Amino acid sequence: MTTGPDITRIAALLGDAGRANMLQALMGGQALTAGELAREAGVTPQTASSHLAQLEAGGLIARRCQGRHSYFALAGAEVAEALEHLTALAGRVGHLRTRPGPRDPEMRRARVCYDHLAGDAGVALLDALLARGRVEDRDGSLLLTEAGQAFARDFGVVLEGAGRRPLCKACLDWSVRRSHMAGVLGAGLLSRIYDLGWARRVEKTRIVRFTAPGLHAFEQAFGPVGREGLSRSTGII
Amino acid sequence: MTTGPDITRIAALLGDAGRANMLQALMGGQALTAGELAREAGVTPQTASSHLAQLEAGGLIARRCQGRHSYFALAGAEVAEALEHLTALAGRVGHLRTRPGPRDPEMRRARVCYDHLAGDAGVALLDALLARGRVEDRDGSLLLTEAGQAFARDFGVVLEGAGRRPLCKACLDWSVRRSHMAGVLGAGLLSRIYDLGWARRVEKTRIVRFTAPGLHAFEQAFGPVGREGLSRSTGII
DNA sequence: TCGACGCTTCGATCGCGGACGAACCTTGGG
DNA sequence: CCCAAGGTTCGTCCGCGATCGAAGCGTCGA
Repeated sequence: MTTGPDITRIAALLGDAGRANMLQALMGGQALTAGELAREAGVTPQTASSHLAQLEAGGLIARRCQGRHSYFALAGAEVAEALEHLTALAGRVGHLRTRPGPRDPEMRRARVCYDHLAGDAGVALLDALLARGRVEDRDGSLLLTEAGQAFARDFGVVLEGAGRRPLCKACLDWSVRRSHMAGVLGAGLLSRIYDLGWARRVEKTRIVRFTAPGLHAFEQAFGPVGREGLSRSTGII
Repeated sequence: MTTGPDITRIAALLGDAGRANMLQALMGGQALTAGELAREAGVTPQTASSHLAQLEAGGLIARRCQGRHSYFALAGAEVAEALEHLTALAGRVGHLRTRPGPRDPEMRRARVCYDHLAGDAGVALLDALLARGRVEDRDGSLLLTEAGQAFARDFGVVLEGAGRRPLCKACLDWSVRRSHMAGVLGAGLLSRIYDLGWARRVEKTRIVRFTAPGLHAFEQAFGPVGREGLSRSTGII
């Protein structure tokens, strides 16, 4: 009789081609939606949903619901490491990743996500707020600091009368695959960006188009758009 | 879209309880007969024969026929290492066996990992080698120093004729969740520990039981067993 | 030479789980 | 308010593989 942890559950999870393909796709580190993973595995959404539920129950992946999307990511670095190890044992190398995302570069750059800014600009926004201590990451949930409250007031964002809606909320960006700022603060900031004339919505689309001086002012206030953000070191996906 | 290595095949092999038990039994490093493995897995000889044929075809075990017996052993150290790694992941995500068993504490203290020492003692061994400069950590891979070569020679470990197998290798310990010493040096050290009478294998298990003077000598040579190791300050997990 | 033993092969059974169609729920956008 | 789309649940089908009985094959000991 052997002792120690039971590898059969995990191995059985990895032993199905569909699930293995999904995990390989997640090896890139990006969070992917259920639909994308279904396409990656070559199965229907129903089947993928079943597989993903099993992987989540098995502790190999983490789910994050975002609107009508379910984003999935590997549960941690140990999982990726073990996958690499198994891959090495299998004797071959090379993994394939999907590179999903909007085809429209403008959409990637800056768009509206319900009522707040998304895309490169939205991610840069949250990066800057985190880097300057206006928002803190408390175990995955965002917290508005006193400095952040002062900043919001100066910027012209009204935070009062929010009701039950959270002030700060991390929203997973579907093009950058990292978090941007949602919640009351996110909505208020975008509203002010409109008001200041930095940017405006493109009709019939979700695209947010910055004016040249507006983009300059935005980058002065928050940071460069479309680069490797500062929040890489934070726990925020 | 799956062009990568076939981890599915190997994982599926590990995903069956019978086969997994057989492999765990083989983690002791000794070759076992088909009948012994059948008893270990709790299946009939016919079923075991089928499983063993699959494991052999999958390259995880090697068969050696002697008379009317078929002896099986793990195909190599890398198989044992991958198994240990998977076990560590299983322990991390909480897939514990339903019955821990009374031998569990002894297994955690000192056991065999294929051909080298694992558990508290194995981790302490690597800690001591690192602390005394006999082994160095070069970006996660271990390097035997000249002082280490001298030490190995004095201790009676033969390092020559190793073939392609690495001299030093870090192997993730599933019970301590830190690395212990594998590779030619790890195997040679355990061999010498046996020869010196410091410890011996408990029959039919992976447990390594130290004698009282043997444990004292080991701790003199390498460091205390079962405490916070010395390598906390090093990069090795 | 014979029987016992160890292992393997063959054949049949059967249960688990992967697959998908259909329906349902929620969300986002107009 | 309505519609479209993403995701999940439910129910069903079906194929793979684990399992074991029975038989076959080689080896060992008397």
